[in-house]
Amino acid sequence: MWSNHINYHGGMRTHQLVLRWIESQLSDGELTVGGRLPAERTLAEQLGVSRTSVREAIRILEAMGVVRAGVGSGPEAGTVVISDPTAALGSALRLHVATQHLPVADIVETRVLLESWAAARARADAPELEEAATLLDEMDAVGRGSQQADRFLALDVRFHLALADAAGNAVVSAMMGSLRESIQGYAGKLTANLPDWGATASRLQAEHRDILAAIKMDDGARAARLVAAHIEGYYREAGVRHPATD
Amino acid sequence: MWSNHINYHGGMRTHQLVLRWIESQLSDGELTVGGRLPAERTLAEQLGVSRTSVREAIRILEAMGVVRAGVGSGPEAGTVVISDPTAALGSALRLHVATQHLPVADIVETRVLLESWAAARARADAPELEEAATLLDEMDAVGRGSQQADRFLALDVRFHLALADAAGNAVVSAMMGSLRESIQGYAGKLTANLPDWGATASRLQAEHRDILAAIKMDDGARAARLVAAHIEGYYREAGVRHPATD
DNA sequence: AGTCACGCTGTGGTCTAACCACACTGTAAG
DNA sequence: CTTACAGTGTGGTTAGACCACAGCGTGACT
Repeated sequence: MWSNHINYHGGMRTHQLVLRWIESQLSDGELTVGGRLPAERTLAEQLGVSRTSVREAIRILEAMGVVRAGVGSGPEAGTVVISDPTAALGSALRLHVATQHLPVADIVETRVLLESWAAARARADAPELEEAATLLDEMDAVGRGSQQADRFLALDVRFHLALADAAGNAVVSAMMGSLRESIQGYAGKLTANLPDWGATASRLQAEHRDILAAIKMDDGARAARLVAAHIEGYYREAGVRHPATD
Repeated sequence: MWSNHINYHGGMRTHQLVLRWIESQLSDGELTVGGRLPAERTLAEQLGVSRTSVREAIRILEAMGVVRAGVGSGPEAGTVVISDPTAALGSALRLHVATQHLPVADIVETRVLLESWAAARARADAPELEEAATLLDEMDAVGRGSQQADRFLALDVRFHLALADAAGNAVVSAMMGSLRESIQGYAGKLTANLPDWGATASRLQAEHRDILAAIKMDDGARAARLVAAHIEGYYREAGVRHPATD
């Protein structure tokens, strides 16, 4: 006797069937960024599965940064295809850091690796560098009190991401962003270890300007060196602990 | 009047509440790799949410490579905590490649970057190098017919992963694996473009041995150069399109 | 006493049907 | 012409039911 269910997916779970269908629609270009998935109830009927299974698939895609679900009606509503690889990689890394199977030190090391490469690779005339310069000015405008550290760090993230974008590799940019996101809470807490946040912030700013200048002068090797020293210096000063010592 | 629901999550969707709870359990060490989550029904009751919401959260964690769900009873059953960052990053990258917002050329470039670094960083006495050597012997044993290309490539993946592991950075290893996984189907199809698979395979093997020898002689710089040439050479021969030409 | 069969139990997997909040849309009242 | 409001379609959530699966215990039979 076969399965008493009408639908048999060959051992594949139902939501995976939905996932595969959506992924094929993406590959075939039937679904593109900005496009909208059929409504959950419609899709369920089309594929002959329950709405529950459709929803599980959509949840996964949402976690992967591939779709965004919005209630109501209008342009913001429905399940629309986006492309936010950073979100996906970021939460994945964060979760695995939580399981303590991805040491923070390894993340920092990888960040240095990717970011040095990006600095060396960035084109001197990349438009992202203008944005980076603007961000530096904004960071100067932020107060130097430890209360403003979070605000400074938020701008700092955007500055470093702008540099990564200037290298023109979407994968490296996404990975950079995700690394940064995965240890964001960690980095925030580190400021408490600093003896004088104001002094550190000023030093970081000076280094930022050196890095930007090196890139604009097309001295990629120097930019890479400076970036590596910049990142490693910060974590050393703030005292990264290896998780094994907890 | 507030919400007529008893439970109010502050705008947070219910499954995110569950996710946050599980993540905090992981961070606090209450849940560790190998441990098991409470049964779905139990967890639902404990957190005061429906089983559906619990399941949506678990689906996400499963997609992230943080848990594995198994039916039945016994040691293989239940939802157990694992740690497979590669799976998460891999499917995320694959999906975004499907949306055509992550050019394959960028993935290859990133792979070269990470893999050169790993080759330069690998310790000459790393135990993973022994496994790598064994894999090379197995690859020699594989026939050179184009039918065996998939088998050869499967071993090739493991060889490159072994090299990455020898560098001792879990994040880089995971990213490497995920990059390779995300374009696995792509790489397989590329073999059809090659004029003579047997000749290419033999050349790849020669390069593999050169790389391994360089690492064992602690000549990291040379190993990095060889790895970069090895990867770029293969994709050039098989004909990857540069994204800028699209 | 030993062995085998079978039902019990607890697990995740799936489905149905209902209700909610939300945001736009059209229409009717002013 | 403007405004108020019911209608409609979206995702969000829940309760309850049933399924297949795998191990475990108990009973019957040898």
